[in-house]
Amino acid sequence: MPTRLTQRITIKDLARELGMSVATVARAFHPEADIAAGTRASVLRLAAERGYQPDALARSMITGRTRIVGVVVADLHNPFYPQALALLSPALQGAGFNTMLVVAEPAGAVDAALRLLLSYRPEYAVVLATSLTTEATATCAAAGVPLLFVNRVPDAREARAVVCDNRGGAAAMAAHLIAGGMRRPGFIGGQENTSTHRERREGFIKHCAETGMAVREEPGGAFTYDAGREAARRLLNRADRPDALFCAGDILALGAIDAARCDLGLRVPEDLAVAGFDDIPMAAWPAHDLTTMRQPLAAMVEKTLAWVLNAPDAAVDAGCVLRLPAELVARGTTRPVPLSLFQETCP
Amino acid sequence: MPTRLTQRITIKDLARELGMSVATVARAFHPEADIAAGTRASVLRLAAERGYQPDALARSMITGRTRIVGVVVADLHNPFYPQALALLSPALQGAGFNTMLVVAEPAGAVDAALRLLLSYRPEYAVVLATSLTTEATATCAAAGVPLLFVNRVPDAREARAVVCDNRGGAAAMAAHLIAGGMRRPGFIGGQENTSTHRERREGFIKHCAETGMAVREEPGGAFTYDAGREAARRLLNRADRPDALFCAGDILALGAIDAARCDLGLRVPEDLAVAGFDDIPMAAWPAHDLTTMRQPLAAMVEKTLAWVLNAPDAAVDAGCVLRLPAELVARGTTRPVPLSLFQETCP
DNA sequence: CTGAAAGCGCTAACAC
DNA sequence: GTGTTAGCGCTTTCAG
Repeated sequence: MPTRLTQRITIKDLARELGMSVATVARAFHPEADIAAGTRASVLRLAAERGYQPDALARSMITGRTRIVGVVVADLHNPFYPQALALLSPALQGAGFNTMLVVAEPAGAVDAALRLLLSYRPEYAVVLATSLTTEATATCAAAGVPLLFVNRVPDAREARAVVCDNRGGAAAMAAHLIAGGMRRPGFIGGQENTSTHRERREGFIKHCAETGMAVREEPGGAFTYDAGREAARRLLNRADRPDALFCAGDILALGAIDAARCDLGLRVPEDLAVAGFDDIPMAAWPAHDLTTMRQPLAAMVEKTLAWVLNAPDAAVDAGCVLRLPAELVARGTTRPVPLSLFQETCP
Repeated sequence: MPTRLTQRITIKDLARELGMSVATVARAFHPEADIAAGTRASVLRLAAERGYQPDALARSMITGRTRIVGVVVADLHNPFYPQALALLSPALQGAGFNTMLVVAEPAGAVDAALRLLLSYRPEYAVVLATSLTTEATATCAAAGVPLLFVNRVPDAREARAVVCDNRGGAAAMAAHLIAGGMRRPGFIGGQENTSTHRERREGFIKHCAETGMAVREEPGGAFTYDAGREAARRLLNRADRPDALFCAGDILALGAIDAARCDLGLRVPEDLAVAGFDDIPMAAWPAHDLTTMRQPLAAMVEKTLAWVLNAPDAAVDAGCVLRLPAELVARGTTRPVPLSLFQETCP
């Protein structure tokens, strides 16, 4: 059995067989190169026949363009991220870029994995995650790899990000809940060192405060179903139980609903309204039918791709955070009108 | 602003600054190389200081080892796959391999994406999907890249695969449903050109037949929530409605349950028992509390990693399909005992 | 339009 | 132990 790379057919083989120079053969693979149509045709024909394809590694070494985009994703267990990846990766592929994936797990291994990734000289790095150590950010910077955060506002001033309007979205949700008769707002948080957590929390609390309502808070600590369920259990057992709950993410909200219904025997939305953020697919399933703020995922991916495609000098105008609006999706876990009217209308 | 790769610090820079040859500097990065401890130390110190890291591309060209594993995943919308990826990718990272991801979407672009991937000379390719065109398989073979299928039995004889015992699992589920009083079994299928669909279907139907029961079938056509829901709607509206339903995947089963409950007003499991396959996280949520066959995901990933780590000559003993047993997880959508007893026991 | 030559950053014999 | 010499497979001047 031959060793792996050695045995592949190379440009030299083609050149020898065709009686041409390697340079000529190489030109056949570059649409803009000066080469006779007939020459190109015969090269391509033989290449197809032999299954030859230029070696991306060798090419990258010279051109300096690897056509690799590093994608760092933190939490594939939160359905939001697979959904994002399912859009982003094909989009990159369509543009001729390969996705080199780093799953930020276990936490301690992220930096090693990132270094490994960077040794392949990705042209860009996309962090698809609510959090990432600032150390990792520095690692990319040191390697000279432009970095884009998606769904996260970085701490560092120089970084770029595509996010949705978390504060505005949370405020809109507060308004929606208030319109539905909310008197005692509750909030369940996610992982606390994340911009999504902070901004959604602030937006919600601020809007409630402006309406004269204090928010009962309960930390979830992570964006997981279990965290939401446990936090809700704690929060709903308090004496001053909220009558409406905003959760920092859908996955938390789904857990919270189940806590309310299954663990505490509450009715949703009659006894407790619940709202989330993201609009993951499960939110739309009738079992939960969760009211949520939809993240503009398609637009976010589009912007990310645009950044990759024409950002030869993105570093120049760095420090820009692009905010896209979120969209309220009112479903069955919140009351469109105050409870008194609601109970008459929807028995 | 400098162009990307050109400006990086290279081994030459270090050599010049240290007054050594490049060979010596290079040796410092190879633990097994003959080099004085002091020399190595000063090289590594300067490297750390300058942020130097050997270029993986250049290294790969010579060694023939790219340390890249190509991972092709078909359907990130089915939560089973993110779950698998969340285990596999960190495992590869831990072993010093990078994951190059191809999302098989849109279908027409898969082959181009795969070619792009192969041009980076991955040492191995893992197909994490129920289906992939045989053309893609051939493409890998032509490129001399060893291929492993996970959760799919390939058509080609030469290929290797790690799967779970779909037939046995489906049969076990049939037995479980029969023990719960099933008289009129129903089956909802997934994407039909997949081994998971075929094997689960066969295992179920065969076991039912052996007990003298014919199975009411309804094609889903895909492994999605909507497909399950729609297929269930069709199936449950038939005159001869099943009293128990086995679905080729959890994601189908969740849709089927919602069809039964929300669209047709049936009780699960009293009027209709439902079972799935995979044990995705949502299956355990109380809203559905789905009985299912758990895929041995951790073991499957472990086997995959083992294949990558010591398969220098995997091609030699190819054609091997490794089957791991699935585990029955009995939850609330099936009856542990016949309905008559069940209704007494669990009012 | 085509060929010759140089070299990307690194490793791998082989000398010393 | 360390330096020298060849390349890996390809692109890219620069001649012709």
